Amino acid sequence: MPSQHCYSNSPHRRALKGVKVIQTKPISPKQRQILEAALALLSEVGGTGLSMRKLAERADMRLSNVQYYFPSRDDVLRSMVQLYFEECTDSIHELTAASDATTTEERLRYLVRLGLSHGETLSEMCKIFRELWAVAGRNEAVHDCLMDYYRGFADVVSIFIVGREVASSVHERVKAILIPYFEGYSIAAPSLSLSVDEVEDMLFDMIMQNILSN
Amino acid sequence: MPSQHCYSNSPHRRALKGVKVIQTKPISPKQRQILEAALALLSEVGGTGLSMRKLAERADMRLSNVQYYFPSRDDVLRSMVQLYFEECTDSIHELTAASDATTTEERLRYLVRLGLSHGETLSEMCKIFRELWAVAGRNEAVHDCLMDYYRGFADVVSIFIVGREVASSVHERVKAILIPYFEGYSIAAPSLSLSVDEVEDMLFDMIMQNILSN
DNA sequence: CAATAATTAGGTCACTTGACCAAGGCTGTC
DNA sequence: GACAGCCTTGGTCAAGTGACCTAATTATTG
Repeated sequence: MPSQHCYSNSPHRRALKGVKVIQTKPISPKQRQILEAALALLSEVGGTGLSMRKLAERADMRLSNVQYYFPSRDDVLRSMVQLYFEECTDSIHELTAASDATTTEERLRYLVRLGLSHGETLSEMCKIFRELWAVAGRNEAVHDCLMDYYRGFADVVSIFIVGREVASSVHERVKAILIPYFEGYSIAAPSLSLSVDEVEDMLFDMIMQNILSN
Repeated sequence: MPSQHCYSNSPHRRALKGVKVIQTKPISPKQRQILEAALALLSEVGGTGLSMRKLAERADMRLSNVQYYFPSRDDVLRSMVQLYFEECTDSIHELTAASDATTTEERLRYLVRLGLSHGETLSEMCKIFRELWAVAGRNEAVHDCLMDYYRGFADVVSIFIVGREVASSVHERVKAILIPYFEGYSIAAPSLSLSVDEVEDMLFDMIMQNILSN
């Protein structure tokens, strides 16, 4: 089990239900140990810098043992990406389920606050996403995974905020403003003068008045 | 001189006027050749994967020759980042100077269109920015450079759209919505259902009605 | 309990890498 | 012509790397 505290501030949760999941059997505890070490290393040394030897050391295992479970470095990387998006997906589901917001306003407010929460400090998760964006720019399989993840995340977000009975155009607009904004905010936030509370209010108002006003 | 076509679709232009520029002498043609090769390689192999030997090959020079101009790999990386942000800065200045938009609406429309233009295909520039985001998550000096770049970029954007005589709170809000959005859109755009034109209209309306309405 | 499967560990190989060194060629100055 | 400075080149070293192999140990199965 990944340390849940890594995800407690994370809005990026999304069901990879529609993704062609190559790995159909559950991963063993050792495999999980390795993949968690890989994720920790990814944010420190990047994708290319992630070596099997570094990984073995981080996972407190011998190189050969790591290679037993993942015969190639590519196997590690692929499984790591899959696991990560699966877990982000689970977390977004948990976060939306945990909310006691009832009205659309409350739900929007909750999600906006959540989505902006990683703008203040560069969390581990932000670092990992940055690495994955970079890798996705070089690797089409990872790019596809990332896009699937965003689609699922966007679905969860829009359904949570406006419910299922609203016109799909509203869903698309909510998605199209919030998803890019959350991602971009995590990058540019430290350079902005507005506080996160001010940004939250602004974004909330803009969406309420331009997208959710009937 | 860098190939200007790389930057012609790029909104990320900003003056690094306030950045402590370590390098005060002009770079030689050979140094520029090397740094351009480095940028090309960065988007292919990432920061960590960028080796001096790969660089020498890409720059059509011998390894030792590269090392003559840049004694360490760290020197290459640092100069490359500086050069890149300087040139992005120059380009945003050129793009805003080239616009014949006169009213605030026209100027906002122009900038929004420009800022969303890299959402459709993953341009070289987007790849480079992704790599730099990732490096910035691991390297504080690069992070600081990136933040300075965004501050400058944001200044150019807000001054271009609303002019200098408007209250600074308007400037801050325009910056706080557009800069993160542009960055995030370049990441998430392929996963969205709304076309870039629809997104442009939506963003334009939201800003006109919530930030620029007097 | 014996046989088999799974796991763990150490070793090896060819290759890659950053950093460093020395030598040669070219140009300009005295 | 001698010398110094700049540039280019090839070579070397130690460390690191992915992939692969073999043997020993442990766990599982019938």
